[in-house]
Formats: sequence, C-alpha cells, structure tokens
Amino acid sequence: MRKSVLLYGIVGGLLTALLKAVEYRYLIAEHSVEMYVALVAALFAGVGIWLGQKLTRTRETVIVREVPVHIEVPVRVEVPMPVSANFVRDERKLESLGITKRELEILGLMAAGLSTREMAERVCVSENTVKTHASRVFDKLGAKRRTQAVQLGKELRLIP
Amino acid sequence: MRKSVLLYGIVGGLLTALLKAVEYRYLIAEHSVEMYVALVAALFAGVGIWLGQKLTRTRETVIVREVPVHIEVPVRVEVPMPVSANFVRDERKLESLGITKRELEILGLMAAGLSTREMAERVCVSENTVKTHASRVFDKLGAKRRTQAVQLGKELRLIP
DNA sequence: GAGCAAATCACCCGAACGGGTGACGCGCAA
DNA sequence: TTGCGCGTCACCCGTTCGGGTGATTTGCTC
Repeated sequence: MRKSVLLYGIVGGLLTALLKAVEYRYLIAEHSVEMYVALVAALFAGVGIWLGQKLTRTRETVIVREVPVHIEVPVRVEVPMPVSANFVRDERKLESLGITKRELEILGLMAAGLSTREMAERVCVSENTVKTHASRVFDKLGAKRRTQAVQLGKELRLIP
Repeated sequence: MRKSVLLYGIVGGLLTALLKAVEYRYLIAEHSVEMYVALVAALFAGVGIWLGQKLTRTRETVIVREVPVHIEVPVRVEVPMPVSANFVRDERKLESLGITKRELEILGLMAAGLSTREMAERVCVSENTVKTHASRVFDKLGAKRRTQAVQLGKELRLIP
C-alpha cells in the first residue's frame, strides 16, 4: 500500500520530467497548451487507474464460463474433474458468515494441509496470529477441528 | 462498466471545461504552466484511481455450473460419505501404497472432520486403534498432519 | 474525532494429536 | 506349523491444537 503510493509518486515524477523534456521540443513550439494538458491528463489518468486496481487487487474477479455439456461416458472416467478449474467461490455465503479475507486465506492453507507454523511462515505473521484467525474461522463455521473446518469450507464452496 | 467509462468521460470533460474557465483568470495570468499541468495531473490521477476502483469492484457473479457426468460407480463403498456422485477411487494407487480397507475408512472419516473419539465410536473400536490406523495412513501417505493426509488423499483420489 | 472492523501479537491451559513401542488373536498361504 | 498381514488394544511422551482473554495498530466510516 505505502509502497504503491511511493511507486506512484516516482512514476509521476518521471512522467513529469519526461513531459518537461518533450515540452520544449515539440509541444510549446508547434502545438497548443491544451494538447500538452490532455497528454498529461491521459497519462495520469492511466496511472491512476492502474494504481486504483493495484489498491483493490485483493478482490478476486470471478470469471465464469458456463458450459453445460452433456456427456455420455460409456466406461469409466479416470480423472473426473480438475476441481480447481471450475471452482466458484460462494461470496455471498462468505459474507453472510462474516469470514474475512485473511481468515479465508488461513482456511485455504489449512485445507492444503499446512501446520500453524507453516501457515505463519507462508503469510509472514506470527503463529499466534494464525491461531487467532483459525479460531475465528472455527467459530464462524461452527467447526471443532481443522479437518471439520476444511470439510465445511469445501461443502460451502468457500475453498476449492 | 460501460456506464462508468461514460461517466468518466463526462467528468473529464467537465473538469477540462472547469480548468479552461479558470485558466484565463488566474493561472496563465499569474502562475506558470507547470502549475496548471500539475493540477490537471492531480485531478485526473484522482479520478483515475476512483475509476480503477470502480472497475475492479466487479460484484461477485456467482453462477452455479451444472456438470452432468454419467459414470459407473462401483458399489463397494463402505465409508459413509457424501459421495460426490462422480468419484472413482484409484484402487491401483491404493494398492501401491499398501493402504488397507480399514485405514482407508479411517482416512475417509478423517476427511469428514471427525475426531479420534468420534471415529472410534463410529467404527466401534477403541481410540487407540483409530490412532494406530491413522498413524499407518500417515506413514503410507507421507503426511504429518490430519489435514495434510486428507489433502493428499483427495489429491491421489483415494477419497472423494 | 469517536467509533468500528480487521489484523496483528501475546499468554495461558486443557485437550487432542503424532510417534514410538509392544503385544495379542485371527486367517491365510507357504 | 510357521510365518505374515491385518486388525485390535495399550502406554508413554512431546508437540500441536483449540479456547479464552486481552492488547495494539490501522483504516474506514459516521
């Protein structure tokens, strides 16, 4: 976040310098000031959009390809479904349960079979923090154990 | 989305007009062009950020896909599980790992989120026995934790 | 500027887990 | 009949987990 703002400032400065350099060559000499301003506006608008997306990048955009296909499988299927391919998170359930982004992340790592310590290292927080998040998830899911939380998470389509 | 872009255009136009109006009063008369450009840049950057956030705030489009698959399901399922209809156990992998029927049953109950005590009650054995089976499964799967065993079991298609 | 939600971290304690070892009975095949 | 695999059970010990409480910081909202 803070880094993004800093980066934004640097980029803005560079762009300004670039425009400044260009200014005395073409724009002022041949074109109107409006042209110059428009260019600046466009550039900064673009950077702004980029920054805005960076700031809110946490929201995962769900892209769904709805392809209802009827297939007659005569014998047997070795690999029925790469589950991760067609997983759609139930955001409404997530919201109704009040599960936060961080908590969901911990739940996902939990489902991957990581221990508290490994999760802590993965997300760069202390074990205590992971335990806190996990406890909250347990409360919200009504789970008593990790395995149960994972099972419920999968059942409720919160994790793949 | 399209509305946002349109709105953005309108806002941009209004801002440009506003700046144009202000231009001849103060900026050109008293300040440098750089000041003007900076103002434009700041304004458009702000609008850009706002637009970027608007664009990325794609409200969750939850679409439930139906994937009808017809498969011959073997009738040798002892483990009471919410069978996901299109699950086929990889018997070969089961054999190659040397996982017995009882151990698999425990693994299934584990995936269902049951505790050692609950599993013991379910299959009518002592907790120690369940723990023994669980340990053997861990060994054979190379798992360190219940959650990891479950994850590996699902990955290897031993359990749904 | 108060209020709130989220994220972070800490401490404690009882329960559960895992890892290891040992043992017993049963059915089956060499 | 003698192994062997499987299922069963027990004990111990150290670690992890779950539950509870409290605290701080940060960002957003009213």
